Amino acid sequence: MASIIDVAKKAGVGIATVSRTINNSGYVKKETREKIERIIKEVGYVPNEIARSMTLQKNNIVAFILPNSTHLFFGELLYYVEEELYNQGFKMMICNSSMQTEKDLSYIDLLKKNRVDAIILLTNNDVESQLDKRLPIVSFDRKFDGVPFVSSDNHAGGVMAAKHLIKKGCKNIMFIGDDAQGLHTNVSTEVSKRRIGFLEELKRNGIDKVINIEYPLGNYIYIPDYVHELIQSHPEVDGIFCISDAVAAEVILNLEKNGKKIPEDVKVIGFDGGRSFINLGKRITSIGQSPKLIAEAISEIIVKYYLKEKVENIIVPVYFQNGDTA
Amino acid sequence: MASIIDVAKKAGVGIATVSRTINNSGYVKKETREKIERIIKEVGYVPNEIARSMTLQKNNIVAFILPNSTHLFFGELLYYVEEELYNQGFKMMICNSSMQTEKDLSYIDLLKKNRVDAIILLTNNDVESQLDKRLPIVSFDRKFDGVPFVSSDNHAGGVMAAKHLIKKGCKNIMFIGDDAQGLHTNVSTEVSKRRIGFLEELKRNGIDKVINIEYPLGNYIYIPDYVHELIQSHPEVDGIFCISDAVAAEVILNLEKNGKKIPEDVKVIGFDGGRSFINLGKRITSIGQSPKLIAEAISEIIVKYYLKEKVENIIVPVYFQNGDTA
DNA sequence: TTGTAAGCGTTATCAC
DNA sequence: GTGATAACGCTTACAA
Repeated sequence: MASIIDVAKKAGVGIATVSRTINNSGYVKKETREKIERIIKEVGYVPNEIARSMTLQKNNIVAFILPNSTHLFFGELLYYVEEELYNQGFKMMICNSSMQTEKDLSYIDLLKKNRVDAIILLTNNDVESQLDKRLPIVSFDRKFDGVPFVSSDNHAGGVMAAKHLIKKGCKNIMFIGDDAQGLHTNVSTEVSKRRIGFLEELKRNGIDKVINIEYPLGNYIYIPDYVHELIQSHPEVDGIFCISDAVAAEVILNLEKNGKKIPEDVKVIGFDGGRSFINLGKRITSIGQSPKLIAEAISEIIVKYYLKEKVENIIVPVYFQNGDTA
Repeated sequence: MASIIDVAKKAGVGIATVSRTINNSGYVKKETREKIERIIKEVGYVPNEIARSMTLQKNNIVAFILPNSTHLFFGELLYYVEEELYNQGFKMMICNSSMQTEKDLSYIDLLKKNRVDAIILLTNNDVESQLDKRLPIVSFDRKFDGVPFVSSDNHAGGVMAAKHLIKKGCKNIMFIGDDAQGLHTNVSTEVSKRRIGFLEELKRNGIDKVINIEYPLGNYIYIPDYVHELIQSHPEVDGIFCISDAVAAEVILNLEKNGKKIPEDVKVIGFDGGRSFINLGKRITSIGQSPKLIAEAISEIIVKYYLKEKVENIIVPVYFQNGDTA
């Protein structure tokens, strides 16, 4: 493939002049420029970005480590982040960690070798101790010491959910979440603030007794059997806040199978919102996160890293999304 | 950041020896190796992959250009392709073209500059004329002259759908697809074979008159109003094959709104299959594509490119997925 | 076994 | 305005 040297030779100029022409930097006489541009077309020259990265010591690549692009919300997030970064002149590498700690770590290692300009980290694994804090990392929904993070306003979301259930007259309330990490790690994600905000708001309204079901994060989708049994053992419950729409969907199916009418008998609120277009049934009432706003926030931090400016955490607002289940 | 030279100096050896140690190539005396490895740890040296790409003229990056990772099937495909490529030692760059021809092209251009080792192209845009056929491209669900492609066995899928509707006793059959490209381009995707296989099998069974509704590809999700009207103007229809589950979902909602019972009055089959976990209603009966098999096929072609072996098209089998709508 | 040096394709600094 | 040339960090003949 033609290089800058070939172009220079053919045009009878030095490589520096060609470089200036390509990059629109420094002075180049008009005729020289035109000649060079003609030759570039002629030989089909395409600048080598790798060589450029080499000299400039940056490659304009950002990597996104996430558990699974199959998860609908993550897929959306991925889309918006890529779009935003593209507009800022970055390319994006995607790294599916499949929720395995070793894969998280081996990716971080790989990305170090590749000298990516920034890493977006979305993980529930216990990687804190092995994280090189000098790396330009931005974390989503998770706080690491010394690493800036972006997250939705989970606390406010929990409050919203509580307010809605109270307004609807619910008396026996339950929380269900798959963010308990106690079994094999001691990480605590920002996501747990959904529960905290929820419980606080209930308490403010005199509701102290809430049935709190938490279980360890699995694949983000399916609920372990014993949790289903726990739900059934509380027929008095008339309002449930679930930590995600995926969990809410499972819970609703369980309740309906056991003869409950949703939302008449039990109101159920989820978290995530947005659309899921292959949906023939009820729309889940939910606290919505905005993947677009989140993407903008992440991108903002990355640009600041790039410009060597000071970076700060960003909390993105959530919204109440009306549906058919509460 | 420490470079190979720093390590060499500190270890009192030449850089070639360090390089040999890192890459496990050539002879290095055991003690020398051990010393070098110690120093590497000491100074926190991480090989620079960019420099390596420079020398080796390959960077082990594969790019995936696709319309939208938000689309559930694409999100799944993305996941499996990434996983497969990771196992083969490749990193993956993701490029959302948002269905814009210019973005497709500007990405291809970008990837040329970045000297990626292969490009996976998933597009419905008319880019044929501007495609550099010397590039290592593998196309999904789309035939370009001189470019190897992977696709599901769409024709067999169409046949399966026809067989099922016939078995269920349908007499007045309709096809609905959003793959008509006539309006602004003249591309024809592999996807149109779903319709062809479907119609052929019906004809073999004496069913000649099929109501064929095709409309231009939009965002893969929503159906234009006039198509909804067309559907309503055929109340005699009792069996419908839709080109995707997304389309099927819209069609089913339309029919139910107009008082039809699914599947009692009308049987509806979609295409894509797999799971969509936030689904509280009926499961769509569908012809399933296997994102995992597709990913393996794509990866197989890429590895062949890499080894400079001859590449060939690969057709992946589909399967019938029972659901509640047919 | 090991070290020297060429080469990969750029950009940027300095003379001219 | 322009052209040598050093530098970026690595791999790999080739020599020793």
